[in-house]
Amino acid sequence: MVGGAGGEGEGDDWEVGMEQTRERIVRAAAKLFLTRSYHAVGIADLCAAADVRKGSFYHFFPSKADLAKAVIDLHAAEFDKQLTAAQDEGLYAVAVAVTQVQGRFEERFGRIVGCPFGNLAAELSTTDDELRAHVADVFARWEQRLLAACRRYDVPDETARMILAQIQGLILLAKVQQRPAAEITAGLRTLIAGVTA
Amino acid sequence: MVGGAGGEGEGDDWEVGMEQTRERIVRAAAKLFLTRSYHAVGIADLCAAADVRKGSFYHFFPSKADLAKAVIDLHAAEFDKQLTAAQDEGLYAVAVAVTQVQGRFEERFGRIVGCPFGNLAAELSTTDDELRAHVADVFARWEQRLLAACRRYDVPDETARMILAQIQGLILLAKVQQRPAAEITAGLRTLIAGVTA
DNA sequence: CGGGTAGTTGACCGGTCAGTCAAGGGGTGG
DNA sequence: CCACCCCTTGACTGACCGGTCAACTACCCG
Repeated sequence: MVGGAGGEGEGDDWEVGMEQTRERIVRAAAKLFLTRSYHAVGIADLCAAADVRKGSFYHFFPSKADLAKAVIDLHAAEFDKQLTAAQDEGLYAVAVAVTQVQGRFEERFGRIVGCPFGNLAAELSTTDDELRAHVADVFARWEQRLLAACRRYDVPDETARMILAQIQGLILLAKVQQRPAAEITAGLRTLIAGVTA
Repeated sequence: MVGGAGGEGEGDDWEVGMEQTRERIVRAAAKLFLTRSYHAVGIADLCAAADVRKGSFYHFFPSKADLAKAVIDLHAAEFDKQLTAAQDEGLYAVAVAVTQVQGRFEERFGRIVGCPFGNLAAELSTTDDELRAHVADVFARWEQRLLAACRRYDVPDETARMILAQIQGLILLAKVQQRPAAEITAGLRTLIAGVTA
């Protein structure tokens, strides 16, 4: 078993520390993919940031694309946690979760760096079908949860997709136009309010 | 017929023909950036697709990034034309224009390839600030037109941004989940209908 | 103790990347 | 006729790309 069994108080700080190599790589990649982009980060950069040698990297990941999948899974797990934590906020739970995640990114990086899924989707879904499918899966599960919430609160099914699209669109606009995360929250709340009215 | 206006016989079919070299390069780039991505297309690919030698390319464009700007301008001009052509559709004009453009992409490429602006924005706005600003400008002008329409039809100002975000989000989702362009149209119309109700 | 295995290392690979350059063609104006 | 300039050409550069490999270490297990 890797890592000291039950020890390791799940590093909440999201910063590179003394964790196991594989995790250090994934976290460094998560950071670099966000602040730059998939293609703009080389394996060498990754290794330097994670303080790992190249051969070691390829011990854990058969390819750069597989690392991307691991990064997606990391973000998906984090987002899922946030969404569950905000469950009792009703339809606004998703707004709270997005605010939480994007707010933290803004704090860490000083600007909006985009949605971890949307970024990779936009850049890679035309060139790497496996990766595309992987992201599509995350979105599908996300939409499912939203759909369940819609039904619980007596809102049309199509609203789920509408909210998901709004989230992606707002984050993208905030990124390219360099707006604060608060604007994403506001815009999203406006939409949800309008739809539940 | 996309090309339309203009004195000289420009290739109406959006395919590479006998146009001037510079235009051939930009059109080839527009196509390749859409079907792959910015980083996934090399100058060599570009030149092959446009039947131009590398030295010639650098006669017209100081760098790859400058080519990207030209590509953005090409798409912006085309979209502007579509938007103007659909002016009398009221708030739905933007839905018509997006449908027109995305429908043509779907026809040409057999799938949703994303928004020309959104794609480049997502991939490059963290690494190339000039390019980021260029795309931001396109979005800003686009939002302005939407805002004017909102006021004309007595709809809250914030709706402009909401629609723009919805467009970007719907296109991104359609791309990653491989849905037909018709779904983008439908989703967009749903939002507009809800907002004008 | 001996052997297997998980992890690590740095040198190395061919290919591709964006970008450069000196040379030359071809039309136009003097 | 020549000179000028826009455009074209293809060979070239050095850096960097993702990925490979054989050798080595450290630790667990029998």
